[in-house]
Amino acid sequence: MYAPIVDSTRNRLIDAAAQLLDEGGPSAVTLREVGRLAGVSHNAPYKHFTDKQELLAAVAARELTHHDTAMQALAAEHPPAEVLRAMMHGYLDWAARYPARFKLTFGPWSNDSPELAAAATAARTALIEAVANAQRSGAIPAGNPERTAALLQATAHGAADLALAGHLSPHGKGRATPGDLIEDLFRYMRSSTAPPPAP
Amino acid sequence: MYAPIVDSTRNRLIDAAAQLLDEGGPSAVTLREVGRLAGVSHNAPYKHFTDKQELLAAVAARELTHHDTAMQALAAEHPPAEVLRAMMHGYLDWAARYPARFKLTFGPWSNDSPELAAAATAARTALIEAVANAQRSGAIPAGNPERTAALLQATAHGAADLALAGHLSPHGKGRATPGDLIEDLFRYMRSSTAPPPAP
DNA sequence: ACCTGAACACCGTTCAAGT
DNA sequence: ACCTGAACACCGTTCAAGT
Repeated sequence: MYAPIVDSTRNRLIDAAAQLLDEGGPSAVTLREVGRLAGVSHNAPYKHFTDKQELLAAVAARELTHHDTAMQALAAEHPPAEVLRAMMHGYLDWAARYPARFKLTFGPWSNDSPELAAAATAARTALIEAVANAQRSGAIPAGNPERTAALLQATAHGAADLALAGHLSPHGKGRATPGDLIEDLFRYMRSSTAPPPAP
Repeated sequence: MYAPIVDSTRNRLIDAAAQLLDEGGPSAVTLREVGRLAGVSHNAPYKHFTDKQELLAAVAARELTHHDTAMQALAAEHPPAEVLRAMMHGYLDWAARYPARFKLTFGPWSNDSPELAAAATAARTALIEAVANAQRSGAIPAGNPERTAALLQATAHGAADLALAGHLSPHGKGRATPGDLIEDLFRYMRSSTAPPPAP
């Protein structure tokens, strides 16, 4: 009845890498320490991943899948017209709480790892669905949902990344949090009278 | 009549680091190779930077300053109502042409390097000025220029970063380039009837 | 003040060997 | 099939020494 725990060493290695990433940032993730933390030798990882990059890509894929699952769960917790906004703020929370994982997810591995590419596609599809639902509920105007989803994600992603880098003016009267920027975008979209991007 | 070339070894080290970054990505930037390329020993860098991070922060600061200068030059090349758009597309071009430098600029060094923080503030100030000018010219509606500048940069930044990571659906009918997303945002802003963010 | 060469601890990766 | 320990080339950083 339970799915068999296949290749649990592989999962322990991914766990260890994620833990080191959280605790000490990217430079703390060494294959030797990953092995130590997982209770295997310093090069046992090579039996499960061809190299360090592939392990990091697996961490990124798992992280993105988890995030995607969490975002989809929001659909059951919020009224239809609010789900999309909740997802956007969930994106910002993810970045703020796990900056190293967030950065890793959008690192240079994307093209090389089919696992991560699949997770990215799944997350994108879920966001597009949420956009389409928001359009049907009237929360945002109609328009090509894929393109609107891309605009929303780009703004959330950029606001989160700039905030992490400290490039989002952090004080003074112009102070804007990532959440403020997302709300501004929603406000512009809701009140727009222009023809939306063609499907 | 010429400004004296102060500390030219330091500048050669920064040049070498930037060149290695362009050619081979972050992992190609080693202090030993930087020294070799600059014609000094493998640890001469330590006489100019306390450690590798500080050298990278100097590269980032120089890069951001160059980008800022290029953006400000656009003010003379475009009609006032077009300067802001040109700057946004300039931001996207920068990221697409020099991905490694772009990523480095928004890395984890920001808080530690006063030089980089100053460059970031200068770039932000220039963008805010461009936004205020665009508002005066009627290209975009009035509103708190700092907050509008942050929204624009967040969208450009996020679109550029997602594109580099391959997370911006790259084919199909929903295909949207970073430039498309910026144009969509401008369209929403121009046609907005909502009260803009309060000053 | 700036640079050098040797040295140290560490890392990714490979390899021969074990079960 | 999975894991181990030794080994190799490389890296960041430190240090004693030179000009």
